[in-house]
Amino acid sequence: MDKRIFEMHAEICKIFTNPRRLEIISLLRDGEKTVNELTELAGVPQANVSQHLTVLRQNNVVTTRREGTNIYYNIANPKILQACDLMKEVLLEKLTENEKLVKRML
Amino acid sequence: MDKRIFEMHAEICKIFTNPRRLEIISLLRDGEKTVNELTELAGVPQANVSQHLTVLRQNNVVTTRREGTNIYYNIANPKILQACDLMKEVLLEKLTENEKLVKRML
DNA sequence: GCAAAAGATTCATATATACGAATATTCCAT
DNA sequence: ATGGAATATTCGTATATATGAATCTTTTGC
Repeated sequence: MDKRIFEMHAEICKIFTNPRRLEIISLLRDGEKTVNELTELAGVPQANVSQHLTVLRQNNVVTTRREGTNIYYNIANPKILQACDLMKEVLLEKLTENEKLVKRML
Repeated sequence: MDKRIFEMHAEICKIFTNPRRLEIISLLRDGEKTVNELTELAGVPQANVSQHLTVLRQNNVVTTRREGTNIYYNIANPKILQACDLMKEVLLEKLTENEKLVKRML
C-alpha cells in the first residue's frame, strides 16, 4: 500500500549488499572486536573498514563500546544474524538448483 | 574465510534492495498473480514489472506457470518471505530507536 | 496466417554505491 | 602540551543499478 514502507525496507536490505560488510558482520558473530582486529581479519584498508562500520552503526546493526583508544564493535540485534542466515539458506538453495540444472544438461 | 561466499551472499541480498521488487513480492504473498495484475496493483509500467520479474525469476525467488497468454507468478520459497519479515522487524526496531532519540531531544 | 493481447528484452541515461588516498579527530602516555 | 596510536571523515572517480521508451516475442482467437 504505502510505497514508503517498501522504500525503507529496501534501504535496510542495502546494508547487506556489500561483501565486506557481510564479512565484518560474520567476524562479529563470535563476539566484539576492535576496528584494528576487524581490519586485520578482513585484510582490507582500515579506512574502508571504518566506512563500513559507519554504515552499520548508523543503521543500528552494531553497537560500540570505547575502551581507551580502542573501540569495540558488536552486533546490536540477533535478528540481523537470523535474517542473514535465512538469506544464506536461500543462496544455498539457489546453488543446489543450479547444480540440478547442470546435471540435467549432461 | 572464503570471500566468494560473502560476494554471493551480497548478490542475493541485492535482489531485495529495490522497493518495486519488494512490493511485487508483497503482492504475491496472498497467492499467484499475472503480470497484468501485478502491473495494475503496483501502478507502474508493465515493462518495469517485467524487468523485476526477470530478476526474481533468475534468482529462483518466484516460479511461473503459463495459462494461455497469461503467466502466473508465485513465490518459490517461503524462506524468502521469512527473511523479508525479519528484515522488516529490523526496520521497525530501527524506527522505534529513532523515535526514542527524538523523544530524548524534547 | 493475421491481429491483438500479454509479457519480455534492449538501450540510453540518471542515480547510487564502493573504493582508495589523503586528511582529520580522539584519546592516552609521557 | 606534544607525539603517537586508533579510528573517522572527505573527496574524486569508477562501477553498478533502476528507469522509461521503444521494440520484440509468444499465444490465442478468428
